[in-house]
Amino acid sequence: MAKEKTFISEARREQILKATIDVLNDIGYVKLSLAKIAKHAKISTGLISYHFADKEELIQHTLSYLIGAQLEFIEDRVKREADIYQQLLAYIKATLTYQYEHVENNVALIEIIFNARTEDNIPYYKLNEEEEDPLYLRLENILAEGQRKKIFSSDFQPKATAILINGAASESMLLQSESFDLENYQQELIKMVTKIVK
Amino acid sequence: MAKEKTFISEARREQILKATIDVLNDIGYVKLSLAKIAKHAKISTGLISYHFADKEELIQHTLSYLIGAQLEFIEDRVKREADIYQQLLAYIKATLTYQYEHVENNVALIEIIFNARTEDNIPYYKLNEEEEDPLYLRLENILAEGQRKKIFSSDFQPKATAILINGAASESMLLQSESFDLENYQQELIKMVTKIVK
DNA sequence: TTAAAATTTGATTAAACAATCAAAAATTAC
DNA sequence: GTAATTTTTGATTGTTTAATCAAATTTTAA
Repeated sequence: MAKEKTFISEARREQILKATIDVLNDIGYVKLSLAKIAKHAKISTGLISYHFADKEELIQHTLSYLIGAQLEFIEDRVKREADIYQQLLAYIKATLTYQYEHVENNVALIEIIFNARTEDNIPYYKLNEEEEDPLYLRLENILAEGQRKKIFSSDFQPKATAILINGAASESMLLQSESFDLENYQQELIKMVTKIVK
Repeated sequence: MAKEKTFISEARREQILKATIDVLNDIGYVKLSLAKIAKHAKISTGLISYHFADKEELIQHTLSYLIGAQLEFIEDRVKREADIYQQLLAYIKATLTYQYEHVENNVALIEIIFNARTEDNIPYYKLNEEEEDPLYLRLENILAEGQRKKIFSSDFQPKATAILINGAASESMLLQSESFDLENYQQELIKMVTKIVK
């Protein structure tokens, strides 16, 4: 059923998608409208409707793009490491670094996750993805493998620790200000996680 | 400048506020409207405008109420404990328990924090309250006092640890499903935090 | 009991919205 | 070069929105 898309169509779709991310950063999901996106992209409103079935589909594609970009960034850095403990550190560092280096992507991601809803009217933040979320699974696997190889202590549950690490990372993204020292927090977080897993 | 409010006025305002929380749970902030709140409360739309200057003020009051209720719940349970380590455990347990026992309040809180914006168009989730947020301060003080009294190790930063604990607690609230075992997570979280602070 | 004040209604207003569509413009294919 | 196809515009449609307001109702006070 996958429609063939022309080169122009793909380029336009990406342009609209990027404009959506920008507008989400500027005014947030609540005030987001096709008219505002069109104005930002300097195109007509009808053109968005031509390339995306509806607003829902546009948001859906933007969400997929944002999740994919974050996953790729983190996965790239984790797989460079052979040692399992280094993989854990790479995961933590990459998560924090991505949030810091791609603030616009992160803000857009938050705006969509906490606002957009599925067809059944369930908000994405309530959607219990923990079982499927590739990022969660990746972290859980690192922790479990570390235990299997006796590199990590057996005195923690990979799932609970994965929740803690991801929570501690997400929380810090909400605290970005001048007074917040990311470098220091990263060191401290690694110290704390090491106490848990070693 | 504090206007005297009559008994009727106070009761009506509370009714509207509670209806707002219900409607936020049902349809979320994005689709929230005065008409929907009025319908849910079985009153006319004009009555909401009579008791609240505008939608902004209604949301603002609902937010204050929700923050206050959570703070009171947690503070009540923490201050029952004399021992500082028990206070830390009480803080963690109370945070998780509140999220579980008052799901509607929590959902409404999330909906507002991640959607409503200040007059300067800054979303509340970006508002760096960490320095003022009474809950953050309470936790930080428990951790710092434990260090001062040599009950806790001196090998952690109260601020970083407070972020981790609050993050780990918030994250779990997003994962409430049948498969999520709150009791088990609470035990594990306490075990992990104990490794960090002891 | 009655008049003033407070409360409530529901219709109305003007603005913003997503989506549609006919017509124009640009691109592609032959 | 021209016809068919794809892309783009901008006006239009029918909703929904927050807020206002005159009129009706209820409560308060004396």
